[in-house]
Amino acid sequence: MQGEKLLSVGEVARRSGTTVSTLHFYEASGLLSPERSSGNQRRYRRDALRRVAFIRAAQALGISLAEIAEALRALPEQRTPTKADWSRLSSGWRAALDQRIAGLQALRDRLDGCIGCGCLSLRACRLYNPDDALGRSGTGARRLADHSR
Amino acid sequence: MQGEKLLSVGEVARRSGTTVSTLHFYEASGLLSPERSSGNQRRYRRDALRRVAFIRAAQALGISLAEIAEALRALPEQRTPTKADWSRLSSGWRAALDQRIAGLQALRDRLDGCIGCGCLSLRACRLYNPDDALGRSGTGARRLADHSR
DNA sequence: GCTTGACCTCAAGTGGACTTGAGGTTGCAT
DNA sequence: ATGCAACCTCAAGTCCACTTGAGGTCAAGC
Repeated sequence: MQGEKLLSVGEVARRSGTTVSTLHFYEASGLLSPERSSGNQRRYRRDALRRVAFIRAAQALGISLAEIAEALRALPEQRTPTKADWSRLSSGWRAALDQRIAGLQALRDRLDGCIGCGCLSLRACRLYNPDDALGRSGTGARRLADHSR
Repeated sequence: MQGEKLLSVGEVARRSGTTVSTLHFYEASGLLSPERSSGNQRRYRRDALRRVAFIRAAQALGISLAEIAEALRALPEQRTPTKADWSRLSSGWRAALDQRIAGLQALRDRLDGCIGCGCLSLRACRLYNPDDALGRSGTGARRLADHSR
């Protein structure tokens, strides 16, 4: 066995929709650790593609690379992860995702309550005065809605 | 009229849950432009609090400060915005928010499809191979779920 | 064997959103 | 009048997620 064809960094970049420099960066950040060829070139196993996709997906959930790296450290680095490994991980993130969606929905509700209420000129506004901590959460989420490249 | 008591930067910071330096920064970014006292200190009208809340809310939607600034430029700077002004603005963002929620829900569905499927070891995974561009969107959304702080 | 494109490392740069610090001024209470 | 907290400006620093660049190596086709 072991007849798995390994992928070059360029191939992984192309197929995962990232760039070579991003893959270098991920490696430096401890998210990937490809083998090396005799000539010191990176050689990725196929499941690196999944790992990258997972990283991207997690980022889209608002999870930082540091957290992703931490989570991935729980996975066997050189072994194809088991179903259980994966489930544990992704169900944790599923919960985070649920929470995030709920937060946005609450925000939307508040926004709805404000649209047309002349809110900005009123004194008691739910957006203005949300009681709960809407504010600050890291550096803020950025343009998640932007699905262009 | 005009008997509106103006707020100092410290007051605005305290009441809006930001910091003085953030307010300075917002001002430098064209998001706020308070008047000045005779002694050159910032004096905010009450609705600056709403503006700040709006900025925070918009950030939570994943809108960058630059975009927020642009949107706010459509509002009269020195006048309390009208109901119509506000509605126009917030309903645009409402749409963005809907889109974002939908995106996250789709992601969640994909994630659900993957949990327990042993995905990471399979070849055809919807997360791994989402077809649509899940990837890259700005610098990525960060820890939106984190409502602590 | 030579060219060419893909690869390597390491250092520095970028952009967004702030924060920190130095050095000086204002305003309110006593 | 004076003390002191809160204010001012401007420059630089920080963190994250990358990107860019310089200078050099590797591998596959001709």
